[in-house]
Amino acid sequence: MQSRNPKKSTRSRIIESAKKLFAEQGYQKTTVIDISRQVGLSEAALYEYFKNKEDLLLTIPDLWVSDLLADLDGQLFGIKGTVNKLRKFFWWYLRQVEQSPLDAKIVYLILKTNANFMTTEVFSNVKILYSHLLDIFEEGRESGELRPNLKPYLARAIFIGTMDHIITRWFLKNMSYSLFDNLEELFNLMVDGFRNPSTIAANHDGEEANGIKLNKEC
Amino acid sequence: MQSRNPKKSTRSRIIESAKKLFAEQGYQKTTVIDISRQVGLSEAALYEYFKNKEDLLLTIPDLWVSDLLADLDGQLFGIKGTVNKLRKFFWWYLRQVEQSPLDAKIVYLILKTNANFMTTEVFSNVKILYSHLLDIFEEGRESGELRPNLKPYLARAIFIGTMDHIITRWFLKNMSYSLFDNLEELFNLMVDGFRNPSTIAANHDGEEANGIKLNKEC
DNA sequence: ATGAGAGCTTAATAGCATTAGGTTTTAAAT
DNA sequence: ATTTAAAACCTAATGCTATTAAGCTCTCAT
Repeated sequence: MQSRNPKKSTRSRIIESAKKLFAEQGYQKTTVIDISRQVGLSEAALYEYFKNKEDLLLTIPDLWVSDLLADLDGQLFGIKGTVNKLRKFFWWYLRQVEQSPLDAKIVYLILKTNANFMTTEVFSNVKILYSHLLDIFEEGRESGELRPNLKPYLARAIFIGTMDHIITRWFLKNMSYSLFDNLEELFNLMVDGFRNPSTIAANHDGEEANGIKLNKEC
Repeated sequence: MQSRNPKKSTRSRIIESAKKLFAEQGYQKTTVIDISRQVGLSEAALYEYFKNKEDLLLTIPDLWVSDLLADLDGQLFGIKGTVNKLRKFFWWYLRQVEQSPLDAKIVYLILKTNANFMTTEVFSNVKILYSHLLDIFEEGRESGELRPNLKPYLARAIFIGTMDHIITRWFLKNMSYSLFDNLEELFNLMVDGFRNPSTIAANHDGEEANGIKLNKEC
């Protein structure tokens, strides 16, 4: 879309510069002078747009997580089957991380350790994001696709824990590989434990499992 | 000045005070003056014992993780069966976290996201800790207790991810419940996906296995 | 033209980590 | 007991950083 202003607003430019610097150097090591110089302003000017440095930090991933949330419903729409929904969620989320690595890095490596994180808008949006998973797990239990005794919040702990772990690891290894390497195998290994043993076929190539199929891998 | 406890070294007292303050208030919000006042020293005195504030921070969990490492071998000694070893690891580690919450909190909420974390002694010890899991998974694959196509590092990602997640969550909820609540169920849900389908009976703590029995042998 | 507000600026202020340079305490050697 | 040197500690800088004060300079609706 074409904006009336050929130039981006000052506020946007501050956010973009801060995002890069925070993601590259970390929050503490990035100074307000660093940011203002990169934007081409005096330090004091930043305080016209943000209450303080932390306010600037928190503003950055706020929009990102809001966008995620807005996108999620549409992504899951029309997908049938709990495992298929879980797969979609997994791939979709990792794709978002790979496409917005700066935002994601700030969320994963800076925000989560911030004492005020739990009082932010970001946090409550993340909670909503995660609550979708609870619904999916519950639905799968009721439909019989997942184990009848599966507790949704336990399955969610495994699901999110695994996702967070591979994302954090990816950042700590400087994003030197693709998040999608071996993802299919990882997903199946994780989700197979959730499946209803009455209907499961130990199926690791992504095909839909219909009926009972005993699989010997010898 | 006042007579101090001659038994504890000044260095130890600095570490103890800093540990409490860092865990309570976070790293950034704890000042060197805070620490030195709590110990009963001037700020400058701290620099006789530590290179700088970050050095002090990194020193704190170093001993803890070293102790963990020293304890682990003995804990796993004599345990037969891969799942039993995994269970022991799980319970042992969470117990250590519950018993040393200050150290663990510093590792989980401050250190792991620190840019320098990967260059620390703590990090290399954590890596050794995690490498034990790789061995356990590999052994389980070879013995046939786990799936023959299980990739140890994928199973480890799920295992550690899940552990880290419930620990982090516990800290963010101010340790207001026991880490061991529902732990048995969580463990089984996670590990069942790793088991070899040829030998598994979906058996959850006393629950009857479901109707379908998978194959015995090839 | 005017005056009010948006968008900046320079220059102060206060807090912090860290260091310089010195004094006191300790303990061993004389 | 005195000397001596290192260890342990102190007060007082230093320099960096976030934040604020106070004011300048355009723009533009009236």
